[in-house]
Amino acid sequence: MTKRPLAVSVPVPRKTSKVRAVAHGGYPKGDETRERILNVALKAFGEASFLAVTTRQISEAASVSLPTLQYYFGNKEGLYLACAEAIVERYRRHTTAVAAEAAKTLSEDCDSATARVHLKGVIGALAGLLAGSKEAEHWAQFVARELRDPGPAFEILYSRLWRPGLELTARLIARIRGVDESDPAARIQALLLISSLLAFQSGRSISLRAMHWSAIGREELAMIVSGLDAQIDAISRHQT
Amino acid sequence: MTKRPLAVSVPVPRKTSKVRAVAHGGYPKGDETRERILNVALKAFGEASFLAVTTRQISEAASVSLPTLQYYFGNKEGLYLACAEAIVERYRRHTTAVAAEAAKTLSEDCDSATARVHLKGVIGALAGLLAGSKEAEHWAQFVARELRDPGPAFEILYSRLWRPGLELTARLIARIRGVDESDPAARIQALLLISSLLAFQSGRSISLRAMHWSAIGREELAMIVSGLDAQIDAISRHQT
DNA sequence: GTCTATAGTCGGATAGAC
DNA sequence: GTCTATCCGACTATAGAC
Repeated sequence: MTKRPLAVSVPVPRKTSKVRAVAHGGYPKGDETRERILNVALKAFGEASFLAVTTRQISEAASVSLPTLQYYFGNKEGLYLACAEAIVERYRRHTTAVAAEAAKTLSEDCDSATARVHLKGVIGALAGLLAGSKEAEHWAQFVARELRDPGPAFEILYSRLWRPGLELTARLIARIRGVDESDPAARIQALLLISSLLAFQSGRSISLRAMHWSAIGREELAMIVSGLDAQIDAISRHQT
Repeated sequence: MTKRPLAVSVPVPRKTSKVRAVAHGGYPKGDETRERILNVALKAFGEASFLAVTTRQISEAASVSLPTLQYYFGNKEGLYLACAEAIVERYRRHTTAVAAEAAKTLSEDCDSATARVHLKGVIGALAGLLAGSKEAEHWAQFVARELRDPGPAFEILYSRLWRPGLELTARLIARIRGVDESDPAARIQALLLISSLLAFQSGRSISLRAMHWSAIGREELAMIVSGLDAQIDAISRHQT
């Protein structure tokens, strides 16, 4: 904690003082404030774009003044980047288990059927995660928006979230189809598959409207996953 | 032409004068200017969001002054809406043929295989259109952005572009699977399919990067369509 | 129809006290 | 660490001349 030096080179917060004010529990006092601002920002930037969200909104919602925000994050962009980092971190925390298992299976040479099971597992886990919490929805929106209209956080999200995820998916698909990992068709399938999944995440509101759903509950999720599974099953049968 | 009364109720241009200045060819003089502004705006709003694009940029790129822009479109939002209308219109012009044919086939009761052929036709045509011209790319970006983060033009694009397209797709899929048109699973499949297609349109830049492509040419398009066809083939086999 | 000039607003960032 | 007060730039929109 309290490692405020962002991975940016521009306008970093001032105080580099090692000594921090300490509150009751023995943890640095400011960390609670910082955390609060960050969470508010994650929600705000999830719901609207970098431009649409104002620092005033965030500071108000976090019950701090504007300069406080600057104190912790340097400027608006710094805050935005911090959000991206946080999202990467939290995603990882939720997916490492399944991803690691899938990757391990890949390193041993498993057969097509096993790979398919793992792919379904990964996609299912992702769908569940994204459909699960309100926060995860914000993350998904943030990521989708940033990847579509590249902004300050593009590189972080692309290289540490999107590319690894796509890579893993592509490798699994290649294994399923029994082709080399570099096979372009496998990568295309991976893109199409992940893109499908995102229909109900980043494009949630429009999908809900189209389905006449009010929310994505257990039943709805099951139907979506079923559709995705069908796509995965199709992969093994499709030969260029 | 020259029907400037936008489908909006708010800040419509002033001059309601029936008499228009007439230039050499016998057409109203202002229409050329209006068209020029509109095309510049379509490009600009395709590349960046409503907020990110400034009226200054547009007026400058169109070689007119700011008030001219207001003269024709009332305000920034009016211009944005005019863009949305134009996009709907141009899309329609490019897709009516295939869509009408598919719809006609649907009204007669065709069999599953015929419906599948038509679905492939529709998706293929759409993919071709979107991959084809630079302009179509701008349209796709505009639409995708507006549907994801609903703004002033949401209703226009949703009701006149997205919903009809989804509806047609869902009906074709229902026919392929031999289920009722209201079947939710068919609608989900439709959403997943269209979402996949959009991976290479609204998400073009990121897809290109992932595929190590520099552009989507004939060869690349063929691979994408092949992948989409595989998904369509999967639909008929998938039974809930 | 198109322009120049300007009004009015808002948002990000800073100065400096406590 | 957190605040109040303020600056300054950028943007949309209007007034009014030609």
